[in-house]
Amino acid sequence: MTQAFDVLGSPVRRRILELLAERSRTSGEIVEAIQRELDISQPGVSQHLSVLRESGFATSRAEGPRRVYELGAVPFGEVEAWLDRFRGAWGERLDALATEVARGKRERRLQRAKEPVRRRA
Amino acid sequence: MTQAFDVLGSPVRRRILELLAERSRTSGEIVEAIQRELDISQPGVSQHLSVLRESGFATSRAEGPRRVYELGAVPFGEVEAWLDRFRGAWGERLDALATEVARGKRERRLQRAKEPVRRRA
DNA sequence: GCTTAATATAAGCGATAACTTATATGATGC
DNA sequence: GCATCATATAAGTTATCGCTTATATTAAGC
Repeated sequence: MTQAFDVLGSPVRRRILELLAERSRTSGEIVEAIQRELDISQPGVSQHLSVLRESGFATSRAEGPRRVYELGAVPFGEVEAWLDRFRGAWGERLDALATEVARGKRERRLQRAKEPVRRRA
Repeated sequence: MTQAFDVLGSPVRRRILELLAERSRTSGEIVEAIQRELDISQPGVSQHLSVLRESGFATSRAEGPRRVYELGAVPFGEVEAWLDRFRGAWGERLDALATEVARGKRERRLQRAKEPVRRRA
């Protein structure tokens, strides 16, 4: 569990996860995007991918000479589990407006399902 | 938001947040606990508290000569919001067993309230 | 089997974060 | 106002992390 947050501590890795949340991608596609956005070399990106693989945030399979990456669920579950104790704490002693904002957004997203293009944050 | 994950990247800070999730504590109480568990000096702990304050994960008020710390909700909400996009991704392309474990646990906790002792996994 | 393409690993280096010790600040009690 | 307790800040050092360049690995196509 400790691991999971260490992995999410890097903005580059978070960005890669965002890309993978949209769809699976090859190493090359990820390298291209990260290089464009954050100007990091191919080996630099590859090292981050390695961290994501080893921590379970991403899995990879060979497809010809390329490697296709996709999201792994387990560590996200661990993060959720850790956050659980704070959800309790909010209810007890905070009005937790920020939480409700976040949860409201989640609920809403489930309800729409098909909407026009999503802008990046 | 980037900030929030940087803050959670430290195991010491995560431990402090766990302590604060149980109840509000004075700086001294936190120092004592962290010193015992992780062998870190008073200034070391104080610096972590400073990070938690500045990021909004904790707030502090003076109470006589001591400072009482308690949890702040906002950054947790930001973390939730970021995680939202991955909840969607799980539904789309993963069976997400780990997620369901985590969510199931949360739901179940709300429903039981009084049950025999639960064994740890 | 050699070349090329796609990706990963190795080695080294610089920045940053997380400690330490020493000291300042600020409230309390006499 | 001075001593004391509780906490924070300052300054300096070390370890870790995230990058870079260089090179190894693996698959495909000819």
